[in-house]
Order: sequence, then structure tokens, then C-alpha cells
Amino acid sequence: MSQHRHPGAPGSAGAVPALPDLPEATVARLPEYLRALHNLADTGHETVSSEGLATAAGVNSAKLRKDLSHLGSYGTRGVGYDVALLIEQIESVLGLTQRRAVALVGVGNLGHALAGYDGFASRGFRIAALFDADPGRVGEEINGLVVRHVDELPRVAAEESIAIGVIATPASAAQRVADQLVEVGVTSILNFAPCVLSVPEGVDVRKVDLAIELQILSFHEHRKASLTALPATGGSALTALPGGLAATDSQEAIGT
Amino acid sequence: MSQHRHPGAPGSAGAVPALPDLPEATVARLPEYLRALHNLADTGHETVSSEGLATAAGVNSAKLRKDLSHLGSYGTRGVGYDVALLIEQIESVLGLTQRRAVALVGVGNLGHALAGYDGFASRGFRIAALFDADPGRVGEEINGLVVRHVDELPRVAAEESIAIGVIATPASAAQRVADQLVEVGVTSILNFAPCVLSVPEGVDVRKVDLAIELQILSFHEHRKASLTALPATGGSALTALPGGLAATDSQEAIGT
DNA sequence: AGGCGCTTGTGAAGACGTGCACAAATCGCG
DNA sequence: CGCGATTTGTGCACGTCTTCACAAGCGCCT
Repeated sequence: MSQHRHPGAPGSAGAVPALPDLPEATVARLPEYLRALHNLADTGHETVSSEGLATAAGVNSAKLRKDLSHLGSYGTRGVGYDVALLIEQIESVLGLTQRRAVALVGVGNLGHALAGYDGFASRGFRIAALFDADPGRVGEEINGLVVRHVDELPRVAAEESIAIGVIATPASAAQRVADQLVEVGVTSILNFAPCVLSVPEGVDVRKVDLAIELQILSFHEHRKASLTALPATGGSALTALPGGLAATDSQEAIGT
Repeated sequence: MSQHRHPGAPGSAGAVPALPDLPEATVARLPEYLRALHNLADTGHETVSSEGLATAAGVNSAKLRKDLSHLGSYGTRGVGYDVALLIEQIESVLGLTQRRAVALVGVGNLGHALAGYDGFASRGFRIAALFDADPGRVGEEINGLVVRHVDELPRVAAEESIAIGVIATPASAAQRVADQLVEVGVTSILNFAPCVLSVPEGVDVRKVDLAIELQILSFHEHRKASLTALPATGGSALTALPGGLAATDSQEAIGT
């Protein structure tokens, strides 16, 4: 990712709570911890051990401790972590104390679903505006929001102080939309279009490509299939776990 | 990810083309190369250099060459790679020579969109069946497919020989659905529900969580905002790239 | 007060992934 | 045929991430 280097700068010790330049891999896992913590809080837990939280988040406990240690020491030895405090800390680090405004461009099949997805609202974001280039779609109301023409982006972006842009257009339109988003000052983009976006330095792009995920699964499926053809060491393919489900760490972050 | 170890096994040199146990990071990038290659093929290119393909795929050319070298030597020095041949090789490695059948469970907001997403069909997959637990949704027709009750999964899975399951249910239902998928023999799952799935060894799970992606972007947004508060070294925050867009490698894989 | 069990935080080692830089190979041209 | 231009494939060094293992710290019970 882009290489912002936070230079020593020990002078600015003030309101800003350090910003300790977390490893990217850690950042990618924090949201998962946060989700698990909210679950724990909802079920009445006040504290949780690294082991417990790690299991809930699907990672190794050593990794979790190291991740959290980067934020500072918010655990108590012999006891664990205070759930409420940890939630607060992680939300603070992720910048979720303010509810960021999201603009969604492209209200087709996928965009429609995203516009109606309540997981955004419940996890710190506010879909502030919907755009499409197709005049036939402009004016349509989705989930209480009216679809505007993409040309209105500059005006609306300023009014709503958009922080993040989501691109759910066809690939052919994505670069143009990205340019427009950058133009109006958006520096974070989530791209669902299957193409590479070219953006200026300082703008972060994350990409989600559903077909790619399936193709990665296909590879493993393919490999597993070719393995069963082997004589192999142990028993047959499905020794089927005794009790049924065994905890595995096969759950892997999609990011990084 | 799960630790299948391909043991030496030099005996089985037959129809199977080696299966060279690729690094996971490489596997995650192959689909991106494949997409770029198809673009190139469609625009009439017969060969492409590592530099050209790398740019099209948004990666470093050295990385691309190393990735491709893991598949074997399919390039010609001084010339580049044969586009058609490389497509063939990558599709073969990813197991895309057969069109895999996908079962989609959960036809809510997101599931609806996924069912209608044509990117699946065009990239090697066939949505073979739709399921939902809500009787109110059963019978609905989406994109030519009728939604069935999830209890019919065993029968349909056998009929259609489902290879991959996609979970687009609420988090509360996801584990149950995963269990059912595993039960009928599915060993690859793409999970859109915001929760950790527990599955037996040998089953691969990939997770896509839209809110997590936004939260990661939020972190960087937060950090960028706190950086502008610094006096800093050079000029002001936005020296704004001269021409406008500069190629960056900030495009980062969402996987791995 | 003291000791015991539990849990965090972290040093160190190893695995993994990345990128440079260059030798080896191929093509085209004179 | 030989030479130079071009591009691949890869050895090597570096940085990042993961995992182990354990000392340090905390609370509770006697």
C-alpha cells in the first residue's frame, strides 16, 4: 500500500493518541476482533481472555495478543481484556468514533444490494448518497435515498462530506468514476468492479472481486480432487472428524 | 489455510500436470492475471511482456514473473508470453477447465444480487441452485432459477454435483448452513455472513465481509487525516500529482 | 503476607513474501 | 553468421508476518 512514513515527530504529543503505525496485517484483523467483541458484549461478557477472543475471531491467540499489544496494554494479566474498553480502543484506532459518509456509485444489481445492506449502518458507516450514470435509474428511491446522476457528485460530496467512495459499476465505467471521486477529494475507494484502478498517491483502493474468490476456491477444490487420486498415507479421504466440527484456522483473512 | 501436504509422491506422473503446490499468495493473484489476459486477448494481443501484463494486473513485473515461473516456463525470452497459451495454463491450474456448479444459500438482499451477477457465469462458474430457509421466498424465480427450501439441499446437491457453496444468509444462520453444506459433501465455501465458521479439516472457507473492508479504509482515512495535522517535511498536503494520475502499486490484493 | 495459578506481553526464531539485479535465452537485422 | 536489443527466469538479500515459549504481572485463597 502507499508508503506514508510517519517521521519521528515526537513534538506533536497532544490530542492525537499516538497512532502507532500498525502493521497492515494487524489492521486487517482489527475489524474482526471488533465484531467478535461486540458479540461478547451483547451476550453479557465483561472480560475475555486472549484465548477466548482469538477463538471467537478465528485466529491464533498469540497473534491476537501481539496485534493488541500494538495498540498498547489494555489487558490485565491473570484476567484478560475488558470487553468494553477494548471495543472503545479499537474503534478509536480504526477511526470509527465518527460515522463516516459513504457514497455509492452504480446502482445496478450489486449496487442495489449494497444500498440496502444494513451491515454498513450498524458498523460505523452511513450511506449518504447513491449515484448512477443511467438517467433511467436516476430518481429511483432505494432504502430512503434517491439515486442521483453521477454529475451531481461534486455538489453532493461537498454537502455530505463524503469520506469513502464505493464503486459498483461495470468495469468499463469504473476508472472514470474513480477519477471523479478523486476529483472531489475522496481518498478511500472500495472497488467492486473487476478491473485495476489507477489513482494518485495517497488514495487508498481496496478491491473486492467475487469471481476471484470463487476461482481461488476452485484451485483448492481442484487440488483436493487430484489428491484423492493418490494412494496416500493414512485412512480414506473422509476420516470424518469424531465429534463433527473441529476448530481449524483455515478461516483466512481475505485481505492483507 | 489448511495444511494439505503434497508428499513427494513421484509415482503418480500421469494425466495430472504436476500440481506444483503454489504459494498461496501466488494463487490469489492468478485470477487477476487471468482477467487481464482475457482483456488482452479481446483487444487482439497475441503476446504480452511481463511488464505489460504486470501493469494490466496492477502488480510488480518481477512478482508476476516469479508467480508465472511457478507454473513452469511458458514465456519466450526476448518476446514475452503467448496470451492464449498462458490463459490456458492458468485456467488449467485453477481448475477452471470444468465449469463448477455453485449453490447459493440465502436469497436476501445480497443473495439476490449474487444470483443475478453475471460475472460468475462469465468466469467459469454456474449457479446451479438457490436456497432459502424462509418459506415466503421459496418458489420465487430469480434469473431463471427457482428458489428452493434449504431442506432440499441434499437431493439437489447430489443431482447437480455442487462443488462450491456460497453463504449469503444472516450471521445467525450461517453456521447451520455451513454444517449442512459440509454434510452434503461441499468442501469449498464462500461466506458473506459476518461471522467465523467452524468447519472440519479439509474444507476451505473464504470470507468476504463488506463492512470490514470499509473499516480498513476508515483506518487509513483516519491516519491520513491525523497526518495532515503535522508540520511535516516538504510542501503542503496535496502537492497534487503533476499530470494527474500516477501509476501506483497501492492496489492491493484483498486476499492473502 | 505469601504462594499459587492464570494470563498477558514480548524476545527470538523461523516461515513466507517481495523486489532487485543479472545471467541466460531468443529474435531480428545487417 | 554474428551482434545487439529485448525479455524471461532466478539467486539473493531484505522486510514482514507468524508462532513458540517464557518471564513478568495480577488476583485470589489460605
